[in-house]
Amino acid sequence: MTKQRATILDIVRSDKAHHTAEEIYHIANERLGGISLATVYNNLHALEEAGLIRRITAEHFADRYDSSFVPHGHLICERCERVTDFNIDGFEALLSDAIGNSFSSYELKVRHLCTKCRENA
Amino acid sequence: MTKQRATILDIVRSDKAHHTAEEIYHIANERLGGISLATVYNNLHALEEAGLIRRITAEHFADRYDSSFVPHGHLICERCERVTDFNIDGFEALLSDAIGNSFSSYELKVRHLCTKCRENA
DNA sequence: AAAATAATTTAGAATTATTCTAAAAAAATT
DNA sequence: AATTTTTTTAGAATAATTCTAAATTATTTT
Repeated sequence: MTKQRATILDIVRSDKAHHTAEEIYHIANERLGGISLATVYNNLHALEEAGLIRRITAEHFADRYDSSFVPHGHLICERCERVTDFNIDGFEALLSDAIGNSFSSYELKVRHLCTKCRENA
Repeated sequence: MTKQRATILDIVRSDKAHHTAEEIYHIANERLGGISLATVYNNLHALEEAGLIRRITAEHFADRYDSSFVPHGHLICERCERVTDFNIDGFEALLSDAIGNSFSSYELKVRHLCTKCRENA
């Protein structure tokens, strides 16, 4: 675990904003006083492979990263693209009813207008 | 509505397999005896904008297209990447309970092993 | 702790998927 | 049928990501 890798993991862990690779690069670059973009990608992959972070992918939306493995959904603001986590009790039971127990994981994204954007609308 | 556009729409509509842009290009190319890849992208966008098709995006997965606007989830096979539709009764009610009624759309993808891949496992 | 081995980082080139450009062709309108 | 608008096309351009191979850093062995 190099300082680059530790920094990247920390950035993903410490921020609920779910950054893009590019944003993580900028933050890491500042914190470390220099890092290669390739290193950021390397480590995002390494950390993903190691099961320490997860990727968030959605339609027309740059991939972001999340460090929580507690099952949850993502709310995506249609205006500012801010991502927030949400809990959906009973979802897995519902899913089992629909397709049985043979699934291994799920991705759930919901589009909305976040509070900030609703106020400024 | 040109024959290129009609062909692309037909490919997306007539096939449950949810093709990628590249696959659609190959199929359209055969059917029409020549088409430009740029035209395929142009039309996938135009059709998406027009609300005639939807895009399916997931982690580590090339975008695919779907012509159904009946709300439903997508099952993605972890081995062969085959995509199948599924219904999940009561999901929207559950979602409303969790986050209220302010959402506009959702994407739901579930990873599993499809029947074929389970047999060949 | 020094030497040897393995893993990581880096800059920049390469790749992939997609978008842009500007001219040609086709379709729609007058 | 002529004019205007839209679409198609090939190829160039772009953006995001991955690859490469040398340099650096970390880890293991001695």
